[in-house]
Amino acid sequence: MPDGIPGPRPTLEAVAARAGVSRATVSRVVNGGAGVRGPMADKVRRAVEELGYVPNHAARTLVTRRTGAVAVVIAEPETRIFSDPFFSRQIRGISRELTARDYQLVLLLMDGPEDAERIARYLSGGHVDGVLAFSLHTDDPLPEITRRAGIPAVYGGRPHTPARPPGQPVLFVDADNRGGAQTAVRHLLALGRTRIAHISGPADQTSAVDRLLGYRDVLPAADPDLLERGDFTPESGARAMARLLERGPGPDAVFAANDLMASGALRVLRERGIEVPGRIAVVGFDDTVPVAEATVPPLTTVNQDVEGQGRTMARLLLRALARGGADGGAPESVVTPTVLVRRASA
Amino acid sequence: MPDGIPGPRPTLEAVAARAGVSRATVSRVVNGGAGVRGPMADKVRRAVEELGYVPNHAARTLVTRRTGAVAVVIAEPETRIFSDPFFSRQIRGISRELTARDYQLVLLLMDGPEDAERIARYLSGGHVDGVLAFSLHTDDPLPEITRRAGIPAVYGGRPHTPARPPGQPVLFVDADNRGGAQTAVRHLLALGRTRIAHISGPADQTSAVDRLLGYRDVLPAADPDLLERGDFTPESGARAMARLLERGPGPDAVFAANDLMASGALRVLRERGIEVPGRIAVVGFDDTVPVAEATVPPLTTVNQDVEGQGRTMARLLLRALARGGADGGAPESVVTPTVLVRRASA
DNA sequence: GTGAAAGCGCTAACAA
DNA sequence: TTGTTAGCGCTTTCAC
Repeated sequence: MPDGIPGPRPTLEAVAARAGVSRATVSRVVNGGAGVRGPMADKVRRAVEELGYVPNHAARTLVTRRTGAVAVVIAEPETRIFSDPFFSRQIRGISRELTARDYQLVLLLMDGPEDAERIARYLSGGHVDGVLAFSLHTDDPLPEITRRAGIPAVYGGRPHTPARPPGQPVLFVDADNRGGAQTAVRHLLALGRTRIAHISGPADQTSAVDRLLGYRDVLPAADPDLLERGDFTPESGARAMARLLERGPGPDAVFAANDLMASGALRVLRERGIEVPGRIAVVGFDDTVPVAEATVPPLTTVNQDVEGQGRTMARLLLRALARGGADGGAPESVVTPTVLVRRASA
Repeated sequence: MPDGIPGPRPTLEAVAARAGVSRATVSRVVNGGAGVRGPMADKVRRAVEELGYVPNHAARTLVTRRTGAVAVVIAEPETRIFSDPFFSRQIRGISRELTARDYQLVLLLMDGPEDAERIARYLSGGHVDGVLAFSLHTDDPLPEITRRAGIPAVYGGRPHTPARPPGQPVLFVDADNRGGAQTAVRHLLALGRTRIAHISGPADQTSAVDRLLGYRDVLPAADPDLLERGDFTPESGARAMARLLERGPGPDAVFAANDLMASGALRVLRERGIEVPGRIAVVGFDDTVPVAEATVPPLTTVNQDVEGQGRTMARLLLRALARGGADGGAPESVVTPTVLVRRASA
């Protein structure tokens, strides 16, 4: 590797000349070497090595019509992505899996609904082979976009499905939100709590809905006064907690639909000198470690394997992409298990 | 837009046929329309619209040798990226800027030094026009990689420069870590504190080094017993705080090099019943909102405009890329201001 | 101002 | 098994 100016990169042609074979043979070797005799393949590989040959991706894509890239679309109206390590971890999982299969990750942040058109244009542009997407809201245009563009997609979190498209089902990977919520509430019950409140998340996110359902599964007859709605931010959690305290016989336990809201609730409890978990026990959801460990007392919460979910999403998508060869059955959506992490707040 | 099967996408050829002009003319119109008469350009634009034509990126890249993509490389040995909203926000800034200029963001997570080779191969492969990178450690191979690949790069955070390459200087965007640290310590001084400790970060990160320098600028004669080193994790902050307390006359204030370590320190202080800020005042760095607001008491800390830094990085890189046209002067590194955010811990 | 033609680097029939 | 050949869809001289 002469360290000087990068210079024009060698082409297949150059490698072929150096190895004394045809371009086609070099191409075969570079792409796995199927059907090329050993010694000849070795000659080619040596030439590749000596010249420092790297295939031109654009040229390859032009003829194969596959880009070797996957788009990760994150749609979020401001708040969450700012403060939530959630995405970082999920993306790490995705990245690991894509890298292992030599796919590239193109990150697309969708700033608002008006941004959807740009995303649609990009996805329709054939720049990527597939799409991984997060945080769908009820009216999210993305499923429709990918369907029209005929590009395979896997969603992080169960999408709303007002009308299931007739073709193939929507693929997703989701935590067992409902089961996790049940676990959380049962834990509180086992602690002897009798007035267990719930601070739920935005009604347009299925994760929030499912957690609420889990709460109701265990406590179908809960006092409606014990239910408050937040928006997944600490502030909303604090406000919800304040409202809960102002009403008649307050709760002796709170299950918040995420850790951020739980942290807000804990702050209010502290400010009012209410002992946790003595008088009121608190459980969160997500196990956002830096938050759950920073609260006072440290937060008992429901853990989900976020990185694993990311990996699973990528795996599902790649399998769907590979199904030109139609090997194996159609990929199916996955629901990943949750587990209660006991700290000190409940 | 006939909603049916996506079908083969229209090409320049198809648009040309429809508009009754040559491919060359369509190409000109699509690329800005310079040198094409109005009416003819309109005809072309109509045909583009009607056919839903989107240029094939691979074909374009093949001939122009520009990809319209920028790689964002994040190298982190595990811990930080998991728990730090820092990256999310910086990436958001980058994404905003790139999107505005129609560049794509390719995310590359570098898992370890052994991963460097893969990254090097990718960057040398001409898949991207430029590189944005973070979190360089002393022995980071990336600057060398980009230099050899002859690909423009901008770093987030001042890189170590053991030997400045002779060619163009290394471009970076960094917060004023030293100045911010000075501000933090002076604030503590103004509060009447006399034994101000510092919990510093890893010696191989320039941000940690600079913050330590800022501390020393203001307190050149500080008791060496007041200095502890952590690794930017909450646990290390807790351990450092414990050690500080065990030694002779403890501190009456602590400046931690980041919020995570500050939160660890606060936890220890709480456990030992030491009043904050009454007996010991605490200041962090970064203004990682979910952490700084979740601690008890809420953390006074030094804020840096992370998203702005991201935007600036992208802007710098794009300017460097545009300098084929050599318009304007060479881009220069940028140091962004910091500001103290007072909460309750100091 | 517009069109014709060459070619970017690669893969995939098809022949040999 | 290997080589020859024909494009993939686009930009860009170069004539007109």
